Amino acid sequence: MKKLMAIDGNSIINRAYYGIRPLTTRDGLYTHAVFGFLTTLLRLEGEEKPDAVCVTFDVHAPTFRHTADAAYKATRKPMPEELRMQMPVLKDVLDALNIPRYELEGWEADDLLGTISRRCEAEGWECVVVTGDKDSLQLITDHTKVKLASTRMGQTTTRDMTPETFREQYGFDPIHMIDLKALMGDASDNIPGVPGVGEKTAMGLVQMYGSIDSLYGHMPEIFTAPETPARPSVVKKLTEGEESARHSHWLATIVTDAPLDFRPENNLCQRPGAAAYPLFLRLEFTKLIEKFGLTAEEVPAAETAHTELSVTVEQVTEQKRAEELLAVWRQADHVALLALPDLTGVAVVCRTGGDTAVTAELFFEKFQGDWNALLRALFSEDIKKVSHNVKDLMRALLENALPAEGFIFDTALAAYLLDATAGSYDLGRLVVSYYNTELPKPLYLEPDAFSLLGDAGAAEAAFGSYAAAVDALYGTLSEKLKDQNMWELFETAELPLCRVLAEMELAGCRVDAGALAGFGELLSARTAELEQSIYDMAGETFNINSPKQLGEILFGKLGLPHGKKTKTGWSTNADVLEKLRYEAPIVGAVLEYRQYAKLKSTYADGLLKAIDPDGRVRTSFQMTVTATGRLSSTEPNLQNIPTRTDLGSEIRRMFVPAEGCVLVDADYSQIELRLLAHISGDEAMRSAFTSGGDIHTATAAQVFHVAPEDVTHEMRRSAKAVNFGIVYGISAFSLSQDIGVSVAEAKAYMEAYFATFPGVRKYMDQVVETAKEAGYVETIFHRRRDLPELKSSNFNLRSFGERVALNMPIQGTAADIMKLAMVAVWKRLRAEGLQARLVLQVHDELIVECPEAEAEQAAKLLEEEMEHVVHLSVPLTAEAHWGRNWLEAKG
DNA sequence: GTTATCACG
DNA sequence: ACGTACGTGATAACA
Repeated sequence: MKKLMAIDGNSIINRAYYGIRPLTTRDGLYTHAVFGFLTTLLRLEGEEKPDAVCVTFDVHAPTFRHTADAAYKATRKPMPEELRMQMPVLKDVLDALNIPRYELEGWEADDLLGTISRRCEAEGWECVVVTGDKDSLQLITDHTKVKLASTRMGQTTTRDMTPETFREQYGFDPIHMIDLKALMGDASDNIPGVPGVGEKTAMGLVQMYGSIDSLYGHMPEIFTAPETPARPSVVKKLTEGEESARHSHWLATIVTDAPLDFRPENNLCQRPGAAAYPLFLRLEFTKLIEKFGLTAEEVPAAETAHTELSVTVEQVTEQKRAEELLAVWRQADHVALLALPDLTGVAVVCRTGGDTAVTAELFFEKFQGDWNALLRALFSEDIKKVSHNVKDLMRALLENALPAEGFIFDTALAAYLLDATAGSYDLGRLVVSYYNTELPKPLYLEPDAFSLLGDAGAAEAAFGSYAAAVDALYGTLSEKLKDQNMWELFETAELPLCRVLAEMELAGCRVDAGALAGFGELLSARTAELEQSIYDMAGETFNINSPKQLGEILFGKLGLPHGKKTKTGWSTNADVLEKLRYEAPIVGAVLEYRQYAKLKSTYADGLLKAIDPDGRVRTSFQMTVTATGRLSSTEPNLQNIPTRTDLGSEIRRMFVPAEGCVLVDADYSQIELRLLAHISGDEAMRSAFTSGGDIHTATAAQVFHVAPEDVTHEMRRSAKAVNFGIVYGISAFSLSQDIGVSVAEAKAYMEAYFATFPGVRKYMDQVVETAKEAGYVETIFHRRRDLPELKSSNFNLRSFGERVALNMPIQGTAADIMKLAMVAVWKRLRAEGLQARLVLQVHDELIVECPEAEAEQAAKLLEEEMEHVVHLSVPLTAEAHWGRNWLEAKG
């Protein structure tokens, strides 16, 4: 039996719209609803494997089927603008994919689906109706099933409703959905039902009598039926409401014979049309291109090439020719360059007047000359180079004792500044999103070969084209950076930071492997003991690391009160367990076990695995990851080494300097709060900083109207929590959770806070308002974060956008300042001829390794540069200490 | 590959 | 009435 899948277009795109966070293309077209629809479509096709697919749409016209009800559907909210603009896009996409769509003026999607399903049945087809609308359940028959979509946690899931599953859930046949609605009514569809009869009563009646015909036929017996849901009052309502019930029945019945030109065999699945590929490119649905099996061959050439990215490639093998080229490159304004990660190949594009680009490819294996000398010349100051992921290239160069000078642009960094939330900046993606075209597909795949391109699967054949793309992007992106006021940030912070970070990564940080291994042993011994005692208390063995199994033991077997939360079960996180600590001794043991297990697996074992043969650990600092402008650290992450507990801090004792050296650690004091004071301009908060002293105590004194010396621990703790909360975009609920008071009390704290610092509240209101107008927020150095969420009609998403709007300028400005400080420190360490070198950055903290004799000078230098890199209306303070390990150096 | 948890600022 | 703080990355379990 052949199968047709009919999708309720309006219903499914609606779910996609509300379920997915907003996405726009580079030119500002919202696309997330269409994207979500297509993802769902793919999944459904995979599940059902239908022979034919079609989609229906509502067309709301002035005249409706139910003209008698003037207000029909009037209660429904209008479609949000960001969704409305996606409807024509979806229709274009469906047309391009050769998926038929049906709409008929004045007919609801339900009616079309009803008509389609009955036609299918009439022609011996099976039909699958996909919708989120429960009304359609009345269509279920032996040959028609409904896949009912629901959105949970941002995921659209569907449940198959067949006659059997329906009966199981409702206790009557699908067709009686109509009768149910006839009795209970439906406000959103303006179906009156029987006044006074609600869901409960209606369900009972339908389960007992089926249709309303049968119900009214049995009216006399209703009093006497033993288990009747009809109390006397209900019988009265039913009698009086009979006319309304019959009218409602008519209203609730989905039409199955709409005048629709439809035959199932006209909807057979077909290959996507030629228009699909360019359309998907324009919508930036790169991932979906593959999943829908679209290929470039289907694109008429004229539609893609907006920018000439094809180049003439010259393979350079002779020393003499290389020298000629080097001379040309020195004269050029700039060259665009890519290098293989191991520096055994480079591609260099140079435009010498006009549009003619000459791309040279040079490979170590084929080069008849001094390869090292070539690289030294190429990477010296006098050839101005544009590349992609400059920091990684610099690290490779420095590793090989080569120069790493003359870099004037980084296309990855620029693309990141222009859209910090894009997620990925590999060249292929940038070319798609900026030029609506694709780079040549690699001819063979070699893992890691092109990691410098941010794209693991590229190939020699594509090398030249990738370099040409870098050249083209340089023009496009540098213009945009200037337009958006970010050129200075790029030139003074991001680009010079590449060199600083490359050196830091290369330097790494010495770790005492012996001591770390010893600490690991201690941790294993302790976890083993705890494991045994947990098994004893549980009365069985299980995997303590499995939240699922742990939950079963604690909340199932031992019957502890399950706190709350979850997605897949009961939460067993530290917050929940902490509250249960005194309910059963096993809880404390589990908490302790977790602490040890974490230290062991992530830090002791994890760090040991990452130690290089020379005893040092080398992280990678990521410059294009965070939405706020911070760095991140990976493999290993050295920005989350424990510090909050005594036991965890022990890990820091294992970070040690080279022989004869010390570690100097300098951190900004309260940089984010100082920035809040500066940015908001709140006088009271500014004076709290200018007068010195502890800021949380000062805040508490002001908020609670007491002298600073009368501030209690409790008052300071609350003030601190509010201070932090403000920076994150607080709510009274979360604050109450955090400091363990009632929501009302938390609210009172916040009110007192805002009364004390009226400028802060003003800032909070104003930044959100400005962001809504502009569609983005920015730091004082103009680093930008786009915020499409602010325009969302989804409450949660919009609220999230508002919190981000509050937080990003503060966190982001702190990040900008630290980046500028790092560049300044690096320059001054060089200028003063010190051996001291930067080794780590942890957001508001810098760590330098230097000979003991330089410690004092380095500490002073760090403090000075960090404090004076920028001048604000509040002082910035940094404090440096040094010691024989990281823990000691924290001071 | 996703989820839960927990480490950091 | 909503659901509940911003920004990260690593690990182990489980599908």
